[in-house]
Amino acid sequence: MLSNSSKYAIKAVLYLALNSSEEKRVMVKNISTAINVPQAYLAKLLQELSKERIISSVKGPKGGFFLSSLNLQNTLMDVIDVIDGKKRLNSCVLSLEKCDLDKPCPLHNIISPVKHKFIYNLQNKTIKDFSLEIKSGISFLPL
Amino acid sequence: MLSNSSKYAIKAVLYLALNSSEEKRVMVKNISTAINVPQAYLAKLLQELSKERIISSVKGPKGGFFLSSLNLQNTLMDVIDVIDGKKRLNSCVLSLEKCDLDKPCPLHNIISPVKHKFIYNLQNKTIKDFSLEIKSGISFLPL
DNA sequence: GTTAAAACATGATAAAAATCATATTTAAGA
DNA sequence: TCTTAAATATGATTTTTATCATGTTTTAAC
Ligand code: FES
Ligand code: FES
Repeated sequence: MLSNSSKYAIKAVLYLALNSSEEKRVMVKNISTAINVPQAYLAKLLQELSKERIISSVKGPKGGFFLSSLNLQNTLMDVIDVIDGKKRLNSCVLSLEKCDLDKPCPLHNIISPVKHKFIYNLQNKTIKDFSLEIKSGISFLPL
Repeated sequence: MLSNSSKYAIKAVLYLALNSSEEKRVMVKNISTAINVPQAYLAKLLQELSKERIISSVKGPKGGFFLSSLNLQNTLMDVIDVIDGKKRLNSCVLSLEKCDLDKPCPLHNIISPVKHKFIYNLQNKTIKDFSLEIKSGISFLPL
């Protein structure tokens, strides 16, 4: 469903949503210990996200990563798209060429409606939305 | 979500549900070309399923694999359990230790209800049920 | 300007998953 | 009984994914 990389990226982005701002940048080292993922690996992921403008960064001393208010309007699907590409989440559970209503695979009917709901939320809830849920205690950012 | 191996196994089992019987055994070679998966790889998977009595087999000439009427009462979850183990499908989308209602990860609320419905069907619809759907044209066995 | 702290870029290694290969056992049929 | 066709068992190889390592660039502070 989601690659390990995407999971890491999502955790990191949500961590930034809660703990960073234009003025308060946070560096990989701190993110990686906070969300418990290998630093060098995470660095690579964050760089990809930064290049695609999903997150923001500044180099040098006092530098680090952060989410601009614009970044907060992105969705987790944007994150996933950058890390995993578009096809992974949209492909058929049985890896058919195309998940197609005209010729659904045997599992299509029990997964498709359900999966669309998931995808819908991923591309309609903003990162800000998720961070608000965490702040209000509806969900929790994993250690 | 599902490993490649599970996908292959599911396709093979459903193929057997439609095309085999106690008297009409079918050999890996034929299954593998029909569902388009590497023969040697599939052989290994079928042997695991056979050992766990999810499918039936007889050795030697005129031998092959088939589904007994008892086998038809199994569910696809039984297949998945053998190939992927129990934990894979039940684990948290963000790979938390435990997918836990008390401390749900940020994605829990958008994936959990959805996933449970999927799992429910996997463990309550029999292989026979799926084969009937395919026979009646509701779904299609992938090439 | 020099230094140092950070991201950035690139490539090497390790681990896991998928795939392939080959020898052994079983049973049908001549 | 002998041959042959099938599953079974086991291990090797390849590919993908995850992880680690190291050098380069940018920028703040002195
Ligand atoms: S065709 Fe397989 S999930 Fe839609
Ligand atoms: S806690 Fe992550 S999916 Fe339930």
